[in-house]
Amino acid sequence: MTEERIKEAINTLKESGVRITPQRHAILEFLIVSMAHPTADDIYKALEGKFPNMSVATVYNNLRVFKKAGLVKELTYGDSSSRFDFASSDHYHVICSSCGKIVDFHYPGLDEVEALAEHVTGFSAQNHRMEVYGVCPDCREHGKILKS
Amino acid sequence: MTEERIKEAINTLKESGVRITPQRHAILEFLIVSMAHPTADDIYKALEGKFPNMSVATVYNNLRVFKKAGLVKELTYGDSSSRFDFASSDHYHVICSSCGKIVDFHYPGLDEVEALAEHVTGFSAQNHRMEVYGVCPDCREHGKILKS
DNA sequence: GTTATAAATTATAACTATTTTAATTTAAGA
DNA sequence: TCTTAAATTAAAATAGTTATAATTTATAAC
Repeated sequence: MTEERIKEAINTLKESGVRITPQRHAILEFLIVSMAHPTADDIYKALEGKFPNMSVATVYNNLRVFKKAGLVKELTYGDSSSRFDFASSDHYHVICSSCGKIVDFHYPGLDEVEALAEHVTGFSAQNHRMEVYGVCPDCREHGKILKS
Repeated sequence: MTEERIKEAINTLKESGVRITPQRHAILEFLIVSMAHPTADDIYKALEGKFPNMSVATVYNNLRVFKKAGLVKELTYGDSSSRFDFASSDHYHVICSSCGKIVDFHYPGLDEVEALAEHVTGFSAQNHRMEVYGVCPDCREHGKILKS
């Protein structure tokens, strides 16, 4: 399954004239298998073993290329760093306000919100984002103090 | 109406032991009357006339104080700068992906999303955010090229 | 009105995340 | 194998935000 996703993603890149370098392949694979929505620095550090000379600029450059190709979504949730998510399917996120963990959350699309937004504001709606904040079971269990 | 809001906000601040300086008052007033969801730099520049010696650090410090007091919400939408919104009532935002304009959008709360998120993920939901992206009437009219 | 004092402001240095740059390497087409 | 434009690399630069030390000031107390 992972292999198929990588192949599809690589085809998408090739079709838009992007070369497939080992670094590019490794970053993409990391994002596909990752459930943790990593930051650029997470990715950079995770690949240090396999690519000791990889530059953090390479990571950022590739994330921008993947984002532009529609393969990856950048999550900007007020953390100090952006996080990145392989765009496998439409879903939302649930974020723990204590430990920061992010989990995927499939919910029937809120398309009617876009429709009403168009009606009320005169905008042509294209897409929306939504995320739920709360406390994960682990943090609740360990009685961790909320950030806020 | 604006005067009342300022008074209420100032009372909130006084109750939490925060002093009311002219700078603090001016930043608060700017946010209450602003419909534009300004950045810290927008605020800093807008008040340059009245407060030529105001420091950008003062703006940031005060925004943090207002945020902590619950008077202001920080909008982190992937722009390179945070934007700030006086938290007058619960609402969502519609953002133009061409020119960046943000408008308020009142929609019945999506509380059932939080309920389902709790059910599906085991989190204790606290709150959520949602924003709709699209093209504003002005940009549609002038045929502006989309950012993406 | 004066005094005391801790909060706030100020100017600027520092920090962090991300982007840019110039030199070098390399993917992939011919 | 050769060519060349894309990509990587290392490090500088940028922009947004925070921290710092010196100074100012809001406000409580008198």
